[in-house]
Amino acid sequence: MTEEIKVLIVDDHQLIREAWTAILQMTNRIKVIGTAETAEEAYEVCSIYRPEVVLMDINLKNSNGFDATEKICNSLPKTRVIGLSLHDDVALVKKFLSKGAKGYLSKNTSREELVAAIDAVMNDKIYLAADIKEKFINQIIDTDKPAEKELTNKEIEIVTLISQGFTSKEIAEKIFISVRTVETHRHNILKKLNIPNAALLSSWAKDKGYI
Amino acid sequence: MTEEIKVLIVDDHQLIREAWTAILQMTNRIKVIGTAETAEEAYEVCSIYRPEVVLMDINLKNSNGFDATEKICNSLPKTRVIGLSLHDDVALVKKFLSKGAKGYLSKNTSREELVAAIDAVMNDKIYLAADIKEKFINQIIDTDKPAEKELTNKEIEIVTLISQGFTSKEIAEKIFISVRTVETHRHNILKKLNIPNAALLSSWAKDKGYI
DNA sequence: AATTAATTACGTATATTTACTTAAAATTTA
DNA sequence: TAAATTTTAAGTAAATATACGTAATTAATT
Repeated sequence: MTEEIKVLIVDDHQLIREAWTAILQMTNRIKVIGTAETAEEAYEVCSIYRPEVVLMDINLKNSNGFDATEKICNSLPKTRVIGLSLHDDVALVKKFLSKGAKGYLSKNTSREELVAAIDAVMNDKIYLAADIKEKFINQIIDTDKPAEKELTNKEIEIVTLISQGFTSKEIAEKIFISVRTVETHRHNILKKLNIPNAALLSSWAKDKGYI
Repeated sequence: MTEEIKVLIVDDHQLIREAWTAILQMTNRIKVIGTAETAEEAYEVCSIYRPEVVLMDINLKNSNGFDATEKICNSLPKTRVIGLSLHDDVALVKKFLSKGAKGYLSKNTSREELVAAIDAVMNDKIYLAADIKEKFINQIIDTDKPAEKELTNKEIEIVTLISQGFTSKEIAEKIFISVRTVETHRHNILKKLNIPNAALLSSWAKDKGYI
């Protein structure tokens, strides 16, 4: 009989935290040692209780799962973080993995798959949900469509402000740069993502968890 | 000892369905008789198994929780539907209740509150989550700010298309009305909601579950 | 039958966004 | 240090969105 696997659950919704705890506790080998709702809290709990696996949602209060993942993986490399989100998007997954995550699950996965993912990362394997894997492969096959380009930090900052309804002029005043610069960023962002206008950009940013 | 309360869970994410089932099964008085992921499936299960309580998420595949709630409440008035969503927004709650729902919970509620809500609606009471109740009261007190106006069906249709990145011209062609009419709707929508532009409108629509 | 609300549409004017190019300064990476 | 990337900014044009006012037609409600 092996030791229990210590798991930390990070999500900003109480009901979700309780629910995931409940389904993980159904497996005896797994012990949920705690939950966290912010990035800071997640890091603190990790440094004290050293969970072996962290289930990390993308949307956190005042923060996001990427930054939390990065900090935990850098400081505590033994910790395996599994990203979890409603959005089964290839770019999101890549970002999670680039921050040091060892797995990714969409909320379309089953309890069995959740447990399988935890077992896999415990054996130092990378685990991706079946539907995500398929999307990855499709993107590789689709050589016509180039891989989605990453936005720079400034671009993300501007996307966030656009989605909040600020005009280019307002953004310029807000972050102390020229309106022309904001316009340039706007244009580059739309071109990079192949998105026609700010309205769709806004939806896109919501999906990606940028805001 | 009373009968078990029969509950149906409606959500489009498998992990969420399993998780909620798990936390409800912890209470012996409650029996999860099934789950559904679409509006049609929810209605079918209701008409066959007649659950006493339905937990209904707002976002469903190809549909939404409002329409599902309306259909169930109209056809099977004994069924108590409890709305559940990530967005703790007063307008959303009102819409759910107007469709016949008997309760509303945000995902910030605890397991205890979930059970309390089920017990309440079983006693023919309306149950609103504590944080929602507070928002309701605040809105009543805030007589300065007029209550948020409801959008008409056409307006909602157009908001959805705007959020999908279509221009007024494209929308006009798509739904066979004049560009000027689309522009009028656009203007009325922004005025009604006191929103400055399409980018923020798009974020707003996402939050409200219109898309 | 009468009233109200929703949908349709145009006029006129201004503001903002989008498209595309060029390019210097600052920063990061190799 | 050199090379590449990011951030900064401007020019010029065309397309789209926003602000208001007005108003006829249709649908829903009393």
